[in-house]
Amino acid sequence: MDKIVNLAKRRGFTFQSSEIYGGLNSCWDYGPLGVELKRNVKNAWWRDMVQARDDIVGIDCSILMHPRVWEASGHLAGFTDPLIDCRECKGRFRADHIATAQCPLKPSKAPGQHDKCNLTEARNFNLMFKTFMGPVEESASVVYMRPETAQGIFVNFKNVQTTARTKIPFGIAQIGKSFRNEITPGNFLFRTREFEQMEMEFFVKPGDDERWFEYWMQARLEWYAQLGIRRDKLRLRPHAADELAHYAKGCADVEYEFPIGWSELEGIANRADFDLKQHAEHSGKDLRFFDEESREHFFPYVIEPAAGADRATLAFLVDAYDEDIVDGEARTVLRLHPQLAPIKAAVFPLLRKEGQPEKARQIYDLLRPLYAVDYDQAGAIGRRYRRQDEIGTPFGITVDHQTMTDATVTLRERDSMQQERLPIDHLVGEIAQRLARPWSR
RNA sequence: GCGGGAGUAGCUCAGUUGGUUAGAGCAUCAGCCUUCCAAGCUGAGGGUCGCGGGUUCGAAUCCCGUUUCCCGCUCCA
Repeated sequence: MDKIVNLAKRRGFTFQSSEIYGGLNSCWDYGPLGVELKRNVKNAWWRDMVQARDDIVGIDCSILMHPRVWEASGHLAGFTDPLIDCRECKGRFRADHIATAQCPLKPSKAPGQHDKCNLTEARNFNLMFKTFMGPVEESASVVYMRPETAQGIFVNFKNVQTTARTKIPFGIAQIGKSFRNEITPGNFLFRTREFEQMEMEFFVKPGDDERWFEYWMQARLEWYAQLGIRRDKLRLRPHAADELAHYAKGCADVEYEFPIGWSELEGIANRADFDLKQHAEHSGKDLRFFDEESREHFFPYVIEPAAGADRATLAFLVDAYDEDIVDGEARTVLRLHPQLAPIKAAVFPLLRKEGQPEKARQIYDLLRPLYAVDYDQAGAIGRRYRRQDEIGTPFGITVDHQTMTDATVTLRERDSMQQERLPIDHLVGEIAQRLARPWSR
């Protein structure tokens, strides 16, 4: 993991937030390469979730929502954990679990049950960020930063369903920032207090929910694999009944084996009709769906694949990291799926003479409107290939002496290190074709 | 939030019991040299030693506070 963080910092994938002021806990900024990578991840999600399907539409909701949304969703009540610390054994316990918890010093007893215990008062840890709407800081103007993007979808269910003229089963997808005051953030991008979610709520007929739950579990696992994550590093983990959230009827995580161990990339939850019912009740609006066939009104059930864009980006980065030994030298390569690579191709003049730099610039200008491309004339050619390997650029294009007479260039591939000669005229088509083909490590 | 460890250039580190303008390698930049897989040559830029106080004639070095990162615990919709 250290190597990843190091590379990310060194090559401008990520920086610590407000670094010149000493940094801000758990907050990270994406640099020039990181923003491309993350954008590619989000674009791939949107393309596969929305664009390529006829049963899912998109939405983009505001981060601030009416406070009553969070009453209805259960977050205002359920997002607060009263916690008790023991000053002696350093244990921390949820106040409502204290009777059944074990004291670390004396596991046969509950915390507080023997003379060594020195418990604090229960303190509330509200996981929602609170702020004020308008210039006056008074309780009437308190609003919350959303802790999940899902609620924006639920409260817009009727708006979307009627305007987009969708019929069940259908989904609404959203990518956006969420905020949670996690007690313990950490592990680089893995758990941050501000993070970006890629969520989709899929509304189905009650009774069809189990089938769709299975479908989305498999589909989401497959998504990561298609984008190049090694299958042996991916798994599905169904939640036990006692770890289910207050809204969930069933849940499974897509997990990736990070250097820190197996950790959640995405949760697929069967939220049943919890949310729509809650909002119908609290708002007084009828949020039921009318089914033309059966001529009946009902609350759809909801299957929710909820992914973390930052976690996904981290997983792609981690999984891509590779070190080859070539002639006794380590060669760092990011084996990113070409579609995710921040830079698709780099153009090099072999030598800085004979007009090679100018010719290379022309090719660079030709490709730039179409793809994120780079130009580099500094140092030996092998060194420039290595620089690009390290950030995952799939293609290198080299202009040489021969280019000046026959208008061909060398196309070099990151993965195979193979080189081939191509006419400049074929470059655009060739790159498009190679970016589109299936890829795996 | 608790306990432990750490913070010197972009990176990896050195810096002798506190003592002159804080060093190295790599990286970066400008040239040179090179006809396809890095680290040849010349030169340059870059650090108020995490931040803020204090002790001292003098602090990267000692003391206090604070912040960030890492590990463990706790928590995690």
